[in-house]
Amino acid sequence: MRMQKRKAQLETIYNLLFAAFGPQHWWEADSAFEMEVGAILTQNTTWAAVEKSIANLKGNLSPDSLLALPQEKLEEAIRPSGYFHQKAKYLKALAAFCKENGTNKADYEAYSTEELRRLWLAQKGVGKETADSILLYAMDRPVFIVDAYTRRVMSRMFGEEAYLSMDYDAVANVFTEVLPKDTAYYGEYHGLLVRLCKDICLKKNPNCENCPLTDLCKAVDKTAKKD
DNA sequence: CGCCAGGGCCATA
DNA sequence: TATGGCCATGGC
Repeated sequence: MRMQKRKAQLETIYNLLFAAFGPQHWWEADSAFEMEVGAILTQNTTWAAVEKSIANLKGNLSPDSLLALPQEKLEEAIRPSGYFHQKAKYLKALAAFCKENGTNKADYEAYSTEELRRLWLAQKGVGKETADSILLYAMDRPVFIVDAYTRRVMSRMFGEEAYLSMDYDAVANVFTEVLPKDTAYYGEYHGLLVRLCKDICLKKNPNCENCPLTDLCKAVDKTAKKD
């Protein structure tokens, strides 16, 4: 069956990446709120820049502290991660939202994953990737994060440029339809895909020649031919 | 100097 | 629903 084949392919990719890179300890933060703040700050920005902003915010990483912080001070703190006017507003909104509804996963146990995703998506500055990052890493929900790296690797692995422009949820479904809904597995998978791109597949061109991913792609192809 | 990074909002058609 | 302009700093 086609689903079985895809499942085998995706598991092969995971296994090879894990064997090559090991656990990625992706997104370790001191608190859920810090993680949520980071999810906003990292939009279209490098993580190194986000770390500077987070460091500047240390001591104010709670909803109350952030709300009490003057807008100018907040903007100055997050300046390194770009779009600081927008993101400062988003962070204020985030702080207000968390003050009202809670910060930790325990505060949201009454919601189904679908309900919780809609709730976060309704917040200003929270799109699908940001929402899923929060759901997966802060709320412990089994959603699959689709970012530029995910699309790039999928395009490279399966030779379909469609992954670069495909609807977000459609890409996520490629994974979640066949893989067990396992939060830790999804989190590790995402971390491995990013690691792969950062370490090796730095070129945006999904058809790059002499790509070190060639061996990995062959292994996936071999798995595909088994049935 | 130009490109781009762990996106999302909003206006427009 | 699908593009396009816009946001902004920092690393290379």
